[in-house]
Amino acid sequence: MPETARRADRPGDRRPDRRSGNRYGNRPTMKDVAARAGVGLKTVSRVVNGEPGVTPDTERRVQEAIEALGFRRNDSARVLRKGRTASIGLVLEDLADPFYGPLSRAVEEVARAHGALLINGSSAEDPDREQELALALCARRVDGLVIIPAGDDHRYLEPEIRAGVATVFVDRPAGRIDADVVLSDNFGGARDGVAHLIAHGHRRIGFIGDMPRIHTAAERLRGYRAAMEDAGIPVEDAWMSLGGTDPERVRRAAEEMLSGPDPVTAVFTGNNRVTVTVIRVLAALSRPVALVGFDDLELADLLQPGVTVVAQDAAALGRTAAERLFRQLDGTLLAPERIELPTRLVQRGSGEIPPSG
Amino acid sequence: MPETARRADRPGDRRPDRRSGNRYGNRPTMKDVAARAGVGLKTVSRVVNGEPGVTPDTERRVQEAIEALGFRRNDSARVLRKGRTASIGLVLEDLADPFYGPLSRAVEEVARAHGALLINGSSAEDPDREQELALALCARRVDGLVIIPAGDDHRYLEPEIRAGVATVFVDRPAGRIDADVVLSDNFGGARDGVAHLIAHGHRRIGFIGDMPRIHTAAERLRGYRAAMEDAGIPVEDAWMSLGGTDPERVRRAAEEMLSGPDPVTAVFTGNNRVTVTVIRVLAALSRPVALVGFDDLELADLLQPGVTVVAQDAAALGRTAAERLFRQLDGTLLAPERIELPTRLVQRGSGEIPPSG
DNA sequence: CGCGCCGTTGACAACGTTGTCCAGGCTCTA
DNA sequence: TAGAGCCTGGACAACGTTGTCAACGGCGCG
Repeated sequence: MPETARRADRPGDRRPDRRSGNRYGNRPTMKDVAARAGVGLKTVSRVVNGEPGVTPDTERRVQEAIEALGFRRNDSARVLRKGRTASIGLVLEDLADPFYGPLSRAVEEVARAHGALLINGSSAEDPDREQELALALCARRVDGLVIIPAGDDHRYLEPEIRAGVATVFVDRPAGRIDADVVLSDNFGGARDGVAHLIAHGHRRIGFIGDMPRIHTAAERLRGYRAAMEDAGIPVEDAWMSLGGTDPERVRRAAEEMLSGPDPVTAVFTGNNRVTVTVIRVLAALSRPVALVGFDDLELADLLQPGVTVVAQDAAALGRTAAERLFRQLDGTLLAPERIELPTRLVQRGSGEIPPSG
Repeated sequence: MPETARRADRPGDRRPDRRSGNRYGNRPTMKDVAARAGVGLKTVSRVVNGEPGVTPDTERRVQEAIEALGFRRNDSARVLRKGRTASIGLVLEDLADPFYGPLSRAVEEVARAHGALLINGSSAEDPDREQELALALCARRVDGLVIIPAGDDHRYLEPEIRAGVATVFVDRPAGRIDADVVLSDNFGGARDGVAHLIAHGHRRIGFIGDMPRIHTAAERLRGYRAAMEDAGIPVEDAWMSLGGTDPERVRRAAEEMLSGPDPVTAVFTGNNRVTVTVIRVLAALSRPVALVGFDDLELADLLQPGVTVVAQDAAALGRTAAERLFRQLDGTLLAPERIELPTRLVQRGSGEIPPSG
C-alpha cells in the first residue's frame, strides 16, 4: 500500500465534503513529492521555485518525483504565505461590448508583462454589482484593481486602498474618493465633433446620448453645448435626447428630431451603440443628414457614406491604466492623478455632408 | 508634502517582504476582529459566513468590529481550507476579437449564476502560451477550465483532469485527450453557405480561410469542398487561399482570384476577419461579386449590398460550455461528449448576387 | 590535526481560515 | 430539584506553502 495509504490514514474524517467531486482524492502536495524523492519538504520547495542551494543530483530526484506524481504547486497556499497574488482585477461594464474588448486586452497584456493574471467581471452598469465584484476581487486579494465604474460613490474601497490594493479607474472617474483616473477627452472630443458639423454649415444639430448620470455621457453633452455656444447657436430642447441607448428609444428620438417643420440637419451621437441605431434611421431616410458619432465602429469606412467619428483609443486607455497600476505597486507612484487621453476626429463622409434644409 | 507621507510613515521596515506596499502593515484578520469584539475566533467566522448559532447581540458586536476595522475575509486562506475556489478559468485566443466578447460574457454569466468568478487570459493563438496559461490557472486551483484551444495536444492537462479540474473545450476540439467539447457546426455551415452560392448560379467560387491547422478553418474548408463536390464542380487550386488572416495577405489572395482570364464570380470567406478585408477588396471593384462569410458582423446589414453570412451563436457556445462545466462539478455528468451547435444562414444581399461573368 | 566556514539540507513555525469537538450555562421536564 | 438536552461560544488542528534557523558533513587553512 504505497500511496493509497496517503488518504486512508487520516484520523476521524467522517463527512469529508471536500473530497466529493474529486475522483482521485486530493492532489499530491510537496510533502508527497518529498516523501517520494526521499528528501525534505523544504528542498522540494526550493526546486519548485528555482532557489539556489540544491545539488544537481537532488534536484533531478525531486523533478522525477514531481513528474511522476503530476504535482502542481498550490498557489492559494503560496499566496497565503507570501501576501501577493500576482493577479489583478478588472471590473468593466460589459465584456461583450466591442469598446471594452481592446481595453481588456491591453490590460491583460500589461499584466502579463508583469507576470500577473487577470480576473474580470462585468457590472452590467449596476453600481451594486460593481461593488460586489470589486469587493469579491479584494477578498481574493488581487494586488490591484482596474475599474470602469458604474456607480458614483466608491468610498467602499477606502479600507481596501488603505490596505494596499492598487486602484485605477478608467473611462469614468471615481466618485467621492481620491484615486488615479484615466479618461478620454470626452468633452474636447465632442466639442470638436460638433464644431466640425458647424464648420460644414450646420446650425440645427441634434444630440443623442446616454443618460447624463454616466460621466462620459455628461461630458460629451457638455462638449456639444460648448461647441454650440462658441458658435453662438442657441440649443433647443427638442434637439437633445439623453435617455439611454435602448435602440427603440433612440430610434424614436432620432425620428422625432428629424421630422416636423424645422428638423435638424445633422446629428451628433454620444456613443457607438447610439450611432449604430441612428445609422439605421438615416439609411431609411430619403434626404441626406450629416452624422458624427463618438467612438469608432468596425466597418464605418465601408458604409455609404462612411461614418465620421470621434475615435477614442480603447487600448491606450487600458494600457495606460494598467501601467499606472503597476507603478503604484512598485511604489514608484505618489499622488493620485487624472490622465486625459486625446481623441481623434476621423472624417469619412457622413460628417461632411452640407445642410440639406 | 501632504500625500508623500502616504508611503513615508512605515515603521521599522527591515526586510519584511510581505509587508511592503501595505501602509498599515497587514490587514485585519478574524483574530483582530475577535479581539476587538471580545469574542472567540470561530464566532467571527460564523458571523462572516452567516452560520447559525450566534446570538443577535454577539452578532451585532462582531459586525461593528468588522465595520470599524474594515475587515474583509481572506479568500486565499479560505480556499486553502475548503478546497474549492469558486472560480473558473477561461483561456481564449484574443479578448479583443469581437467573436469572443459575447462568448466570454456568456461564460461569465453562467459562472456568476453559480457564484463563481472568471479568470481569463488570451493565448494569442500560441500553443505554448495556452499551456502556460491553463497550468497557471490550475495552480490557482480554479474549479474548472473553459478552453478555446490554440494547440492540438492537451495531454498536459491529464494530471489536472484526474485531480478533479472540470474541463470543457469550446469552438475547437481537444487534442489527444478525451474531453467535453462544444463546437459550431463548421462543416455544415460552410457547406450550406457555399451551396447557397451554387444555388444562385455560381460555379467558380473562391474560398479564403485561415490556416488549416486550426480546426475550425479545416472544417470550413471541408464544407466548401463538400458543397462543390455535391454539385459536381471540380475545385481549382487557384480558388483557394489558406494562409491566415493577415489583411495584406488576404487582400492579395482575393485580388488574384478575382483577376485573370477566368476569375471567380463568388467568394466564401472563412471567418469575420477575412470577410472584412474581402469586403474592402470587393468595394473597390467595378463589377459585382457575390460573397458569403462565416461569422456575423455588426454592421453587415447596413453595407451596400448587405453581407450574407453564416452566423454562429457565440453566446450559446459559451453558455453551453459553461453549463456543462458546472454539471461536471456537480457530478451530474459522466462521459465526455461532443456537442455541435447549428449555424444559421442570414441572407442580406451579397450572397444572392448572380454570376456576372 | 583542529578549527571554522561554506554549501546543502531539513525541522519548524507561520500565513488566515474553517471543521471538530468540548465546555459551560441555560431551559425543560419528571 | 436533579438530570437531560439544547444553545452559544471557544480552543485547537489542519489546509499547503515559504521564511528562519540550525544541523550536518566536507573542505581549506593555519
